[in-house]
Amino acid sequence: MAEEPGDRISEAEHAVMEALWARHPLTAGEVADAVAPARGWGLATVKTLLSRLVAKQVIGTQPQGKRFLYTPLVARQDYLGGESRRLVDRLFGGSAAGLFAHLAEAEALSASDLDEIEALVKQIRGGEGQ
Amino acid sequence: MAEEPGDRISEAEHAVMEALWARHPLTAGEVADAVAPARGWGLATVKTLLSRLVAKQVIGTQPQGKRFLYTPLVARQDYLGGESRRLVDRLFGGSAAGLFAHLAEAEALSASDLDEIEALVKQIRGGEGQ
DNA sequence: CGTAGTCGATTACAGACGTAGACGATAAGA
DNA sequence: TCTTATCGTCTACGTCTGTAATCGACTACG
Repeated sequence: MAEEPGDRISEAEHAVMEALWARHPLTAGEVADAVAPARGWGLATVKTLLSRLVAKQVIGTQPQGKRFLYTPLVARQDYLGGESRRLVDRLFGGSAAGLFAHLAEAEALSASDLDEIEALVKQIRGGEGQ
Repeated sequence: MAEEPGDRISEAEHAVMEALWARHPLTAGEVADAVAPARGWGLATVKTLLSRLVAKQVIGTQPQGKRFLYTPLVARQDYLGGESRRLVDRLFGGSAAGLFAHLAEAEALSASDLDEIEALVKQIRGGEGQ
């Protein structure tokens, strides 16, 4: 029961979502062309994943003749937000700064990352009102 | 290639790891006391999770009389690093700044987060020397 | 020395996931 | 109209995960 879009998107499903976020609506065949080669999947696999995503209500279908056109129902931003938050909550007690500090310590931040981040901080600080 | 701890740690298993990272070595009973109540688990569940973690070689055991003392074999820092990197790679094409930008846009950053982050950036930039 | 409690190991089982084949319906081309 | 290339759906199956019961071994109490 509970037909809400509460289900999580799995790793493999996520690859399909990326294709649809990049371009949509797409037919199953088009999605397959976009993602199957890179992952070494067969068409059947892609079709299964699309079905599951439809069941999870994260993508929608509109009939076009005998086939369907698939379109994302959740915005990529929302998905990224959910996943990021989940990680931050789970591993860093909800503190984004905690995650950041970790990335910093792990030397996972390049000089350009630092530049971008610093610029972003300033931007957020300044142009707050809105 | 040796038998590295290549297996992923699942959500439930992670809860057990947190208990061991917080304090170790611990017996199964002690781990259960630490995590079972909060998650509504029975002792049996905790014992299963410990077994799986041992199989995955992320925790080790040392016999103490008839029972075992469990100790983490992977550092929490390493785990956090791996998971963070995985997320950044998967969702933000490997760009930590991308993740940061997202958190920023999603207003998921508090003022204190910003303070901490800015301070960190400066620290990394300037006082790098060790 | 016997009995009860405890421990790790083994087994269980449903649901999610990765991966895919088979099948019936059908649109489009010959 | 007949055929064929597709489509979406259904079914399948091994693995992983969450959650746990059971069982044989052993410890400690009486």
